[in-house]
This record gives sequence, C-alpha cells and structure tokens, in this order.
Amino acid sequence: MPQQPTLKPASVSSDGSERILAAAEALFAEHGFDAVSINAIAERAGVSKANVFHHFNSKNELYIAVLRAACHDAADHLHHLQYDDRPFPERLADFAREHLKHILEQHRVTRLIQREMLYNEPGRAQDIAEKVFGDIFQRLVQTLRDGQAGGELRTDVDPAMVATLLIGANVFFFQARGLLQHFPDVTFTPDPDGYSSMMIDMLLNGILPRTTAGKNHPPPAD
Amino acid sequence: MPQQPTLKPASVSSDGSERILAAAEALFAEHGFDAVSINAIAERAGVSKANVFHHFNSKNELYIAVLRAACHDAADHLHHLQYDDRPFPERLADFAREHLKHILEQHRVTRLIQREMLYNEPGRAQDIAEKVFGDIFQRLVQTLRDGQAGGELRTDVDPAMVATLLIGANVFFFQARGLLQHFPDVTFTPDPDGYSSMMIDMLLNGILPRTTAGKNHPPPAD
DNA sequence: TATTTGACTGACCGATCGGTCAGTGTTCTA
DNA sequence: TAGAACACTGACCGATCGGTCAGTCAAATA
Repeated sequence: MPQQPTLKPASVSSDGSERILAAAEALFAEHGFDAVSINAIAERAGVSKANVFHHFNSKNELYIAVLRAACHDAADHLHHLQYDDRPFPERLADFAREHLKHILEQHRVTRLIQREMLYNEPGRAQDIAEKVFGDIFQRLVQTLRDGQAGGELRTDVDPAMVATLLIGANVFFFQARGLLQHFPDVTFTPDPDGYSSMMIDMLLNGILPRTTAGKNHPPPAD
Repeated sequence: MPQQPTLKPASVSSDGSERILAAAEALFAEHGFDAVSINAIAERAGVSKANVFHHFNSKNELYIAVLRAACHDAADHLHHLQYDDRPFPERLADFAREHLKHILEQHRVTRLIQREMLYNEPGRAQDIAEKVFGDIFQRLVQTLRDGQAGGELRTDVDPAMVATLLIGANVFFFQARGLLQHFPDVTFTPDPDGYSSMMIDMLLNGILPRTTAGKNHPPPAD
C-alpha cells in the first residue's frame, strides 16, 4: 500500500505519480506518443527518469494510464450535464453548445482521443477512448429517440446519424479551426457559440428555402 | 541535372527517389512522422539508408516532399470533378458523395492531412495541407453561393458554414468509422453512399417534422 | 579513352532512446 | 529498535536514432 502523505503540508497535488501523469498528459496531447521521451516527462514533472519507471512499468503503460485518467475526468464532466423537459430544439442546442464547450476546454483529452482514432495500432488502447466517446454518443441518441417519441423530431431519420452529424460537426470545428480561420469566407472560428447556433439551425430546419412562407425559421426580428 | 533512364526497360516506376517517396508516404500516413525511421523507409523502398539522404537532405525534407506530392495528386483528382447545371440538391449530393469517395480512396493523403491538422508544430508544412483543403472548400462555397443566387438555397445561411458542415461530416465519417462501427445504434458505417444520402437529406430538409403535409421530403414510396 | 557526374552503398558517428540496477533516505510497522 | 516497504536517484546498458563520409560503379560527356 503506497504511503499516504497525510503529514505533508498543503502540497496535496505534488504527489510524485500525479505530477508525472500531469506532465505526461500535457506532452502526449501536444506532441504524440512517439515524439515524447521519458526524459522530457521526468524533467517536466521534476523527478528523475528512473522514478517514472518506478511508478509505471513502461512508457506504454504510462500512456494508457494517462488516457484512462483523462477519459475518466471527461466522463465525470459529461455526467454533470443534465437536461430537463424543455423543448426538444432547445435541449439539442444546449447539448451541442455544451459539448463543443467541453471539447474546447478539455482540449488535451480531445487531442489524445483524436490521436487514438488516427493511430489504430493494435497495442494501443482505443477501447478506452471508445468508452468516453460511446457514452456521450449513446446519451445523445437517447435524447433524439425521446424527441422522436414526442413527435418533436422526424421519425424517418436515423438518430445515430443525427448524433454523428452533430458530434462530427463539433469535433471537426475543434480540429480544423486552425486551418479554417485562414480562409477568407470563414468568419465563425472565434465564436464557438455562434457556430453551435448556426449548426443547430441548419440541422433543425435544413438549408432549403421555405416555400411555405417561412414559418419554421423565423426571421431575426428577435 | 539528374540522368534520365530513357534506356531502361519498362521499369519506369522503379526510379529510386520515386520508390523512396512511395515508401515514405505509406509509412508516414500509417504511423506518423516520429514513429517512422529512415531505415524502415529505405528497407521498404529497397535501397540503402544513405541513399535516402542522397535524394533528400533530411528526414523533414523528405516528409515535406511526401506531403507536397500527395497533395498535388489529390488536387489533380479533385479537378476532374466538374458539375454542370443540374438541380442544386443533386449537385450538392454528388459533391458530398464524390468527396467522401475521394477521401476514402485516397486514405493515405487524408491521414497525412489529418496528422498535419493535429500537429500544428511550426516547423511542419500545414500550408501545403491548407492549399488542398482550401481548394475544395472554396469550390464548395462557390457552388453554394450559386445556389443562393438561383434561389435554390436559403439566403440567410452562411455558405462557409454549410461547407464546413458538409466537409466535416465526411472527414468525421472517415476518422470515426472505426469507432462508430462498434456502437450498436450505428448501421451506416459500411455504406458511404448511404451515409452521404442521409447526410444530404438532413442538411437540405432538416430534422424537424414537416407540419405542412411533408411536401419537402417525400415518403419512401420510390 | 579520360573525365565527370550522379546513383548508390557499407561503415561509421554522436546523441538519444526505453529501460535496468544498485543503492540512499524516509517512514510505517512488528 | 530492527527491518520491511516505499519513493527516489545517478550511473549505466544495448539498441536505435538521424545523419555523414569515403568510395564503388555505370553512364554520359569530352
């Protein structure tokens, strides 16, 4: 049983393995697995390289521990989001906005998961990323099914498809905003909430002109 | 001036530097820059390691050459797509379908570009990826502007936003299908064309129920 | 034929990689 | 108080990394 630093002063977060995990998370998220050396992690954590191997048996095991901890935190954050019985379009818009805010704030975890999706090497741990990903996905699908049951959503659309579109729009915003902001036509990159609003508006109402006097998307007369 | 193997038999593609480029493209796309060694590239290309440095001054220069060649090919492929004066929804659906087919077929280039978006390190060459990306993006935005001018598309939506949604949906399909296929709700992963159709249907018509007798999305009675 | 040029190679370099190990200091426990 | 348990370190290991270099060989040029 590892010793518990109960007598240590207020430096609760300065526990060795936690500092190593934090340093590793930052470096892995920024540069990727192969580009980060144990030396760099140890240096950033303020410990010796051998100490890293004292807490984690190998570099790969450390990486998996980082991914597990990061996904655990992300799942915690997501579970705080609870949606009541407000109208379906508002619920959906809130979900989109909160989800985008979440992946922007937790950009390290987001990058780690994106890397895991890009490298589908067998030795890695894409099952961990799959857990977090599947969690929010399933939650969104359920919300959409509720909307269909309540008549607030077309019944001839696939809820999983809608969920993929919504989450994909957010993930793509996260990963492409660095490129998109260089395009002259793109003006929404600095405003995630505006992006979410426009995205949800299109998803709800479509982009075809309303031949029936435009009742479905009221003009911006507040 | 490099000698031209005019007298060599039909082995036009067995030129040294081209074999190195091909091997490097495959390995970089699959494993990423840092995980690929010059030795591995040389071995796959069937040449010595020193020969790689004879054709390319450094590993980074080789990587950039790979990215440049890959993006050049991709741009060529894209330029073949020409859309005539068919109805706007069909044009859009074709664009989505062809674009998705393209990134699935050119999966190596797609992965290279996705990596370039993930690693935004200064020494890299995200400007090359930006060129290809911006090319198809601008082309799609122009198509959407034409649709707005012709009254076939809502004028109060941002064309750049629609383009982002459409391309993002395809890119996300590419990168997430490995994860998505493990979700029980998802049934569209093996069928890119079906994915495109559903995506375009939602983008055009929205997901809200049609209160006006459903004229905009006819029931599946053929 | 003599020279040059460029593709190509094996051997080698210093640096760094992931990982090991013997040992030190501290703290909890029998 | 003896010793087990633990966090931690400096020194070290073999392997591999990106990169260099002297030199071989074939073809083009003179």
